[in-house]
Amino acid sequence: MIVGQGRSNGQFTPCDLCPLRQRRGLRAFTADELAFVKEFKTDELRVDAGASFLREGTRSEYLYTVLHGWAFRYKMLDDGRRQILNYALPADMLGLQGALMREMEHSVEALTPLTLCVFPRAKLWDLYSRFPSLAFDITWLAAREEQLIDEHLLSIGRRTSLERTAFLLLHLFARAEESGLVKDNAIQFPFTQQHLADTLGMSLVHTNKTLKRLMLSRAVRWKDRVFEVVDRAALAEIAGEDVAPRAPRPFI
Amino acid sequence: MIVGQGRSNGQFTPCDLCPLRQRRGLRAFTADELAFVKEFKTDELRVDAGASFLREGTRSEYLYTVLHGWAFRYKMLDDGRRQILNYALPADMLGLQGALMREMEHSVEALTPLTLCVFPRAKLWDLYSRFPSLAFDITWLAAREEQLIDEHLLSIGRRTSLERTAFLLLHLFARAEESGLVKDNAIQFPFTQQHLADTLGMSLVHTNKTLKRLMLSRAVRWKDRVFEVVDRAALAEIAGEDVAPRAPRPFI
DNA sequence: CGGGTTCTTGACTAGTTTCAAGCAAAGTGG
DNA sequence: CCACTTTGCTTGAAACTAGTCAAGAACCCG
Repeated sequence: MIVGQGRSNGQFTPCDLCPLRQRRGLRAFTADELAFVKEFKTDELRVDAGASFLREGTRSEYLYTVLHGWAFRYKMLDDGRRQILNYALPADMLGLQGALMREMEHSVEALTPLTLCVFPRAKLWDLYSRFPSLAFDITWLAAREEQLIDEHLLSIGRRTSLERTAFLLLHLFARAEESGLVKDNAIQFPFTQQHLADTLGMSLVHTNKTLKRLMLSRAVRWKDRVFEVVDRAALAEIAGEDVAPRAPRPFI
Repeated sequence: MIVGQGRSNGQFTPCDLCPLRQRRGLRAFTADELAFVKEFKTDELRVDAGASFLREGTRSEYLYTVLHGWAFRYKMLDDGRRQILNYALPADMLGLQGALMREMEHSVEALTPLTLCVFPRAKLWDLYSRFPSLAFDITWLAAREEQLIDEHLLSIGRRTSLERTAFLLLHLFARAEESGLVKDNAIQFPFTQQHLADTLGMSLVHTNKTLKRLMLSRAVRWKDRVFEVVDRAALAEIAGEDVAPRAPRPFI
């Protein structure tokens, strides 16, 4: 099966051996739920970094859960201006909007090589009628996505460029931490400064200068794609607030 | 029953006589669904303009649907900077996040005198297990809310102040139109310029000047609280794109 | 070892906020 | 019924923030 720019994975990770299940902070499935999800997942997809596998204006036949890698949701204006809306990490769901509404109103691009679990939208109704608990989880995930964008909107609308930059880095770091990607307060960051600029709603040059200013504070280091939080309290101070740890979350 | 700053309504509109049901563009209920929703709605609430009936940091025991009036969702920073996230009109649902997650991460304020249908979160599980179709609708509403914020984020992050202002006015006008509040391309607009500024992520002064510039184009008029779209094509031209008409939507 | 992408920097320009002040309309209370 | 207060709107000037342009350095990949 070929979907978008991705290709079906040689491997297929069975849901009962799902590596994400090991993670703390994820709600456990009952045996029935697990059996259903195993059948709900019809494929596994690999997408190259840089490829958009969901596109604004199209309707997707599939829902995805990130199994491995980073992706980002974005929208573009006609003249090429791009706004990155949010990032997706392992256990995050993508494409729900496209499954529910007429068509996608944003696109999604792989930031790193991506592995996705593929669920056909045709079976979504089955899920809702047979597993209200899973339906609840999906709604939960949609509500959480909304929360993240709300926070982002507050940042872009009302925080200064320095606060905003500090907050974004802290936010991304905290989410990476949840995903177990952080070791010794450091992490391999897949972003270019252009990604950050398009997320922060600032120009590339100004992002670069703001980042430099932030580095001067010695709260963080970012060199050669490795990002390190040296002094989290100081970073939170600059951002204006820390990112609260999250309660356990569902995933499908 | 007293909730927040509101008070229980003397009247209680029964769901089978719901005035919103008359509106085109809303999905019809089956008899079973209607019977359930009638029982799901336990109260009707009136809130004064200016009162926040849902607050960041609290957990709400209720879900609401707007029956009459305007409200807005917002977040604030410690020092008082405010970002308005989105507006709610009749048939929009509020408080879902608070019902699903630990606590609200935004507040909601009545922009005009508001009438709300009140649903206890305790019965939400009932809805999910007995009426998958309604569960689906709730997820749909959550996904649509996300879409609106995505668009808003694109605006604030990447549109110029003039485009952004034009787009917001067009967006609000289009939604008011869907709600049947527009007559002769004109409508009673409940916003102050401060509301618009806090929505657009701009200062009050700059909002005022941008608005003035927009009026100069003669595409819109806004005087004494009455907003009128004189030349929609011209307004859409300034905004960069028109707001597409929406497909029929569910509501509860 | 090229050639492309990403990062960095300075100089200049445009956009936005802040400050300050005045005005108009609406609401309040003696 | 009329001062008086409050709220919202408007405007100009000055200060600051952010964007654009341009060019060179650093890095990465085949």
